[in-house]
Amino acid sequence: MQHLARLPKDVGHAIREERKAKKLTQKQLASLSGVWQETISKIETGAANAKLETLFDLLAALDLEITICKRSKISAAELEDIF
Amino acid sequence: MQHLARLPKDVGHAIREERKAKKLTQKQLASLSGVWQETISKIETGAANAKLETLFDLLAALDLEITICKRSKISAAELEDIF
DNA sequence: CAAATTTATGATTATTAAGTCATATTGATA
DNA sequence: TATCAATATGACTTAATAATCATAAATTTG
Repeated sequence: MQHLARLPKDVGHAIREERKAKKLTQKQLASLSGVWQETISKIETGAANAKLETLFDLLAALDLEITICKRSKISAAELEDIF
Repeated sequence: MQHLARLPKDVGHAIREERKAKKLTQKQLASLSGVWQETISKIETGAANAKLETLFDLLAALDLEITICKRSKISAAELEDIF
C-alpha cells in the first residue's frame, strides 16, 4: 500500500495503518524505533507536528520510505487510504 | 521527477532541486510558502531537522506531495537524484 | 464481565526548530 | 573586477516537540 500525504495528520494515519498491518503495538514500534509510545500515539492521532528525524525513525522501523513528487489527482487506491 | 527520501537531508535536497526546477529563489519560495528564507536555507543544506508542518508548507508551495511506501531497491531514476 | 493489554492524555523538563534581524559569503553578471 | 543578487550563518527570543513519568480511558481477550 501506498499512502499519499499532504498534511501531518496524513502521515500519522499512514504510520498507524502500516504499524497495524505489521501487527505491532505502539510499544513494540517504540522499542524498534527509539521513539516513545506516547509520542507515537500523539503522531498517529494527529496531535503532534513531528520532526522529520522522528518521522524517519518510525519509517525506518516500519521498512518504509517516502517519495516526493508532483501533486496528482487523487487515485482510487489513495482515496481508500484517506477516508 | 520523483525524489526518494530516507533522511532529513534527502528532503532538503529534493526541495532545492524542485525549487530550482521552478526557477524560484529562496526568497520567492519564502513568500509563497510563509517559511522564512533563512529556514529554507537551513533545510536545503541539511542543517535543520524541520517539522512536518514546515515541510508541507514548502511542498504545497512547490505543488508537491509525498507518498509513503515500502522501501524499495534503488532505481536508476532515484539514484540520479541521490548522487 | 473481569483482567490484562493497549492507547491516550496530562504535567514537567529539556531540547530544538522557527521567527527575526543583521551581516557575511558566495555566485552571477554588467 | 566591481556591483548586485542570492544564499548562508550567527545570535537571540519564542514556541513547540520529544522525553519522561504517571495514569486514565479504551480495547482486547480469557
